[in-house]
Amino acid sequence: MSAAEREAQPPGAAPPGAAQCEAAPRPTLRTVAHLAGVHVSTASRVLNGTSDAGVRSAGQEKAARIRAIAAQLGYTPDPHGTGLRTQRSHLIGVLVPRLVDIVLATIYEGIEQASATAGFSTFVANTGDDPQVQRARTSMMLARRVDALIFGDAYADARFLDETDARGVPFVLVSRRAGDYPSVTCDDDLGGRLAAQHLLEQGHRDLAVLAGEPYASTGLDRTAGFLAACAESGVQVPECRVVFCHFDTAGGRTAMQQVLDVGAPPTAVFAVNDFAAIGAMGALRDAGLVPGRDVAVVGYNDVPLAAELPISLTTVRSPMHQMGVRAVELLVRRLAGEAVPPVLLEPLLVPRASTGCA
Amino acid sequence: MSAAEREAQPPGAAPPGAAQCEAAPRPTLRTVAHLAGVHVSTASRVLNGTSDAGVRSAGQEKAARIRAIAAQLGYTPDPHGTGLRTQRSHLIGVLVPRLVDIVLATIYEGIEQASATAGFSTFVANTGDDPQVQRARTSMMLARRVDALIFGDAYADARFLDETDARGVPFVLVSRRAGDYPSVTCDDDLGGRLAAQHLLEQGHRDLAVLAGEPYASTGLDRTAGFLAACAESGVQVPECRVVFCHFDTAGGRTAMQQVLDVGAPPTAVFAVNDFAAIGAMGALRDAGLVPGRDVAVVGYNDVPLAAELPISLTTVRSPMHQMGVRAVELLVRRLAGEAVPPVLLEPLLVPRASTGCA
DNA sequence: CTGAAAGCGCTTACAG
DNA sequence: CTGAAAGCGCTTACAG
Repeated sequence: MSAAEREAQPPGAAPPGAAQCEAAPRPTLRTVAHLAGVHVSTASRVLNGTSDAGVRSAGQEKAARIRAIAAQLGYTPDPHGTGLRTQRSHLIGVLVPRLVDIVLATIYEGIEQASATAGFSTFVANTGDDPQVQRARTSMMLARRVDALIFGDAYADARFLDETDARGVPFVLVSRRAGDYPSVTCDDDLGGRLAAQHLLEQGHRDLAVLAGEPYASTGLDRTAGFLAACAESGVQVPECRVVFCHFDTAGGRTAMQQVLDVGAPPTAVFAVNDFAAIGAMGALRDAGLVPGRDVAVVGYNDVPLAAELPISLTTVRSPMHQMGVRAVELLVRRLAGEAVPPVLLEPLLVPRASTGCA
Repeated sequence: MSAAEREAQPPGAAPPGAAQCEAAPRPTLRTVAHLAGVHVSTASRVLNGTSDAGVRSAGQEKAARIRAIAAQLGYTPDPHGTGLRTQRSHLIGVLVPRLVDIVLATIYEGIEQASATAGFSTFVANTGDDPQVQRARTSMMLARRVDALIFGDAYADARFLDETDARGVPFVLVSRRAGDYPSVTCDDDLGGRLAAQHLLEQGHRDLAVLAGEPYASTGLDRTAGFLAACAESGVQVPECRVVFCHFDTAGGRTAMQQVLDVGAPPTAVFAVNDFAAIGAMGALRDAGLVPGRDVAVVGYNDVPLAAELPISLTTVRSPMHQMGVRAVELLVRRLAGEAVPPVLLEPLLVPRASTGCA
């Protein structure tokens, strides 16, 4: 640094990289009250009161002064203080199988957005569908004193939910349903039926299902709807052609491989998840079969890239973002003491090249 | 319900659906101390003291009794109380462009895991790379009294980071670098070079780059590395063949379309992001071009589905999960007052069918 | 080693 | 409408 440059440096400037100046301590309510010349309790009432006219919590000008000072100082109430006093955290815990699953990530975006609107912050944790981790993360959330939970990773067997309910923790389910607990899901049975109808209409009789995880209502319901629609049309799907799989590309690949291993390939496959469908396409490709020409493939969810694949994917669209939004709505009502009904959202079949509808 | 069934119902049982019994109030430190027959401060010292032998904070048996009772009651300290007293929340705020981007979701998994190990919980928020939202979410995090922040959405122009730094908020960057702030990134310049070398080795001279967002160091560095390696081999990429794009399939599709619109198609395309590469493949497909045969395509990151696409995608693998883990390590050291160096992790080229390496 | 006290920041009956 | 006080659950000097 030259002498001239040093000259230019304001005296007392911190070395580069260090915080510029000792950051001013965050203002507290006491600071605001003091500056406004009122008691801290008055400041609290003003700042918390509805700014609607209605009942005023302080004199006009006094209230205005308090609000102005708070705004100018950038005062935000310390949630530790508030939480300690009110025993509420305005925190919602969200458990999902995996956020790397774009389906859950999209649902979570809906949750995040709706929560912010409702005045809540959200905590999210991946559980990998592992019951041990589900327990551990739930305990962690509770230790953080969340006001409520949203489970995106419910097991169809609702044992853990029963326990959690018994502990008096309010929660709702999203994406998957279980027991009689409040939930927001896609009408997966219907979705499965739509997939079946589409394939049946195209003359397919030789079908396979990549059914997803045996503990997830999504996969179970989609598979059940699919098989029911087939049966109603007099088409039987052999048991060895209905195989459980993980909800990702690797899972779909393995399951498809398994189907191909047991005999002649089916003419059509329904994968209960888009990524499993993509994995299935990979397995078909490796077996020398062209998806959409040799074997029709239907996925589920209509994730954004489904339309962009080299062979675009026919799939059943589910309102992922909306599910998240509605789940928060449901939770807010439940927290208000309301009894809430399960919500079922509508699926929509989107035909594309993988079933010959280029 | 029959009379017999009603009989079977234990008296005072709650109606089904309601919480089974008034949940016992959470035990506090006072409860534990009372039950152990010690003062609350003693209980605090025992429960917080390192369980290592070293310095004992209480008599052997007394300490054991306190711990036993705490465990039996399932006592967990109320973070509001602790936070109020210690002025630390053990909370880390994480800002990402979008969690639906599997790259960021994977990085976040690393962050979540490493944070838990380090005794922190994490708060994530999507900012959509919108400066307004970045500000708002950062303020929200600070209002929640996070101890520190991790930015996964840094702008190369570090203005907002400068402001945040000036406020004395500790943070590190992940995925993208900016200014001289501590960061954990992939060596993106090198990654771009690897992509170029691969294409050049295959004899390609007619190249295009889908360069990502102009404000993200990832896209900028990958593009710079790619172009530098080309120039060193005497290959010039015309300006109209280097086009910015969003980091998703739609972005890649649009950008590819733009390249195709200006003249004869290039023989090879480097997309700085796998999803953009997939979108590019969609655009090529629609233009009657077969990726990997007519036009080589290279992506970046090696997301799991890259290998499973009907035409598997050649791509530069980046250590996404590891980036998250290392970012937390860096942050912890920074919180301990250490001066931390930027971390650069190694990329790896993975050749596949989209560049004719089936 | 242990207890008693103070206080972190906030809200909410309780008086006036 | 406003102030004074109590207390949410915790940790940490301070004595002893």
